[in-house]
Amino acid sequence: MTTDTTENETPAAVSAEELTQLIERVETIEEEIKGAQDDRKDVYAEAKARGYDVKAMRKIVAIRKLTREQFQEESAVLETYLSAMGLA
Amino acid sequence: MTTDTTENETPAAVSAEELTQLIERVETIEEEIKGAQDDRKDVYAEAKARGYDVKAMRKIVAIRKLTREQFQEESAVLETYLSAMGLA
Amino acid sequence: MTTDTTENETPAAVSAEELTQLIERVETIEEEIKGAQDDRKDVYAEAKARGYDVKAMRKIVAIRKLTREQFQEESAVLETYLSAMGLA
Amino acid sequence: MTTDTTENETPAAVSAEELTQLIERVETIEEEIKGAQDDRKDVYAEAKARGYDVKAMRKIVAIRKLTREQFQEESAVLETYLSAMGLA
DNA sequence: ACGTTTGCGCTTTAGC
DNA sequence: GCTAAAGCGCAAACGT
Repeated sequence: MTTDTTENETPAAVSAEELTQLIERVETIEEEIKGAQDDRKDVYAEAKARGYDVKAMRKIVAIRKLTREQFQEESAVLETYLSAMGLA
Repeated sequence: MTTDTTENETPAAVSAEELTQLIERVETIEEEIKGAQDDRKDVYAEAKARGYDVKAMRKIVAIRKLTREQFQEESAVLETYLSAMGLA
Repeated sequence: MTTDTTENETPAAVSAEELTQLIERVETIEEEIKGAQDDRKDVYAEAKARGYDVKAMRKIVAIRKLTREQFQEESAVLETYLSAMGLA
Repeated sequence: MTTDTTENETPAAVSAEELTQLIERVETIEEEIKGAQDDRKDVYAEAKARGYDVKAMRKIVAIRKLTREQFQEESAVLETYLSAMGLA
């Protein structure tokens, strides 16, 4: 009986082909990450060229992120309450 | 004329609208990054579920990354040499 | 009893003397670091004075460093494999 | 009779042997740096084991460093004055 | 002197 | 829960 979180497990049937596929998927994703990071860099560079204070902008982004997380915190509490009341 | 890398500069004319646009672009990009990081996590979870050794996989990814970086550096040093020889 | 990783813990018995000793040890080490960084700078300056291309040199150092890191990773992945095979 | 800090320049007489020497000197220095960084890490680990707040310690080190730099600033100004007065 | 590039430390997150 | 690593921002260093 598998109380497995993900899928089913087929331990030692290690296929070199399948492994390669998985690794390449990871690498593709990491390229995406790198690309997006560069995009962000470009946006900041553009902002700077337009005369904005990049350092201040970074702070704004950080603050808004914290704010969003706070709301999430709140809704998590809400969910807990709803769940405790059998209304989840 | 200032050697400007990007575009033209309009320092203190800070438009709240424009600033908001820029910030939101950054935030959208950061969502992409977060999403891609989650995707990577999922791939590793899937690999684990199929019986692969995740720790080893991570190391393989790291090795291949180092290899790529090394090629990058080698190309760069070659360029440097060519440039130094006036063959740029 | 707290699951302590290192040694024994004596939290709030902060001795100003002991603290000072520790801080000074850190500072001494940081002086060493600074000194070594300056030495490196001097070597590059000397190389430049002798007509070598410093930029290229830096890249060569970087490449060799990546190579060493790659060996490290390769050894690590090998260990992982051996360990997985019960041959650790 | 050269009171030259760096020596004299012999541009294109690039010797592979000499270049290797220089690069190895850099690498030796970088090992020293790495070693010292590890030492510092150890001191902080030791401090933590004795119940000190590492984060706070780092701040203290940073503050003391800034203070020292300020004094250096001052003595630099002093030197400038002395120099201006022909007393250097 | 300036802008760009590289290194350093902090913080946060992921893995064990 | 603690340790280790990645991502991020800051600051110094370098070349232009």
